[in-house]
Amino acid sequence: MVSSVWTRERPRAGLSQDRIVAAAVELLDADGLEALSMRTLAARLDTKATSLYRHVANKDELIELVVDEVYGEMEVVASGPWRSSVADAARSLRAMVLRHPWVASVLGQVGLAELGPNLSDRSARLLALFTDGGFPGEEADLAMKTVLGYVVGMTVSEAAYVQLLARTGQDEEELTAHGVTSKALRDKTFEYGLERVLKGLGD
Amino acid sequence: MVSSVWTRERPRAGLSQDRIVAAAVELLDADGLEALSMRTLAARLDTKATSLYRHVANKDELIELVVDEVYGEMEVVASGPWRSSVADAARSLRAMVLRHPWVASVLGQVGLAELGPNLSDRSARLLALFTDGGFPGEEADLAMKTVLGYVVGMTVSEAAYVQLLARTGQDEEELTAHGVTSKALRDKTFEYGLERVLKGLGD
DNA sequence: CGCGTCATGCGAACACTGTACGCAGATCGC
DNA sequence: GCGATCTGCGTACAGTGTTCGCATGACGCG
Repeated sequence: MVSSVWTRERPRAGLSQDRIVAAAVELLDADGLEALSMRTLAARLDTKATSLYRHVANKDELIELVVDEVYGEMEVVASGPWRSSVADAARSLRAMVLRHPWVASVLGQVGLAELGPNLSDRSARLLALFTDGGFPGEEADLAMKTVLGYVVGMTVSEAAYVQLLARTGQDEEELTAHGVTSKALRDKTFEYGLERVLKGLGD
Repeated sequence: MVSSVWTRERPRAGLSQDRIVAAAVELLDADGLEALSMRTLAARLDTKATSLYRHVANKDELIELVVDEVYGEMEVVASGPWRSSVADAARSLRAMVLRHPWVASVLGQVGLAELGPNLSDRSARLLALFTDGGFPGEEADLAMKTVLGYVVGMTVSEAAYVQLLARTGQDEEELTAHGVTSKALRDKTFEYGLERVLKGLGD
């Protein structure tokens, strides 16, 4: 059969790891972690589940890829004094997790243990912020881990809460009225802690 | 049939939520999160899976119960200045998570959102440490969340790493030789960050 | 003591999961 | 043009959480 532009219809164009990972992120953002099955993911790419295994070893590897993919959204740039650069990076990481709350659910499983290219790149750049800021060799690493720890911990709790919102279908206003933390308060809480942590790291 | 001590054999003695939760913790500690299925858990209690549903609504509810159960191992006591009491509580929380690394895998799902009795008790006591330490009303809450955030984040990463160790079957020495962090270094890292965070919270 | 009510255990079944295997067809290098 | 390699997929299997209905035992009350 002649392979015209029309026979190879639009959204197929051949499976690839990139396309699979991108579709997985979409699905996770839309429906959460438990909605991600190899079959539903395949359907979205209109294929069958077993085809995915040509490009991805198994579901666990897929999840690692997906996590590293969203780590790519974390921005860490040197601009001005180390404190403000680090604070911006911290805010960017938090924003990423809140955009993709399912990340919180898998962080404990993948953790920062196996590092994909995006994560290791961001770690290196963050580390550089500290060394450039005057932290002596080994201490830069400790300082970096301290703020990463703070941001991850704080944000995991937030994301779990956001997912709870989504699951129960309530919107935030409603729960806020019942005394649960609001977005504005969570922002303030995060900023408070961040400021203190950074202050503690300064000599 | 006469119900002698021998006919109702030892480890049965009737199912109960407590017994189920205790067995689940054992199983999780021994074989990790993915080894926990309703059927394997039932087998350990020698029963069948469906019997568990008389005492537990869901697997999800079971997990909430199990998480709150281990939160009970966290010790928070007031002794001396707030800094050292808070530091001890932080160390206790970390030790608990490292004893039960699977907690890290589910923290993102349950989070600190739905709080069981143990968790809410520990939170209250921790908060009291700050208010007694002189933190004005609202700030005590912010400070508490800051150190909780730090401990959770740092520890989740550690636990993920510990689970990686267990999964790959390697012992720590071997990996350490390849440049991965050792237990001693992780202890030091945690203490460094904890100290800085507490310092940042002091005025 | 006896009878009814209720709690508990469980067998069977359902919809769904991740994944191994082997076959077909397309694609690409020579 | 031909052979090898790559890609998609149908089928199948073991395992999952959970529901439903039945049976059997314990317990309260007359």
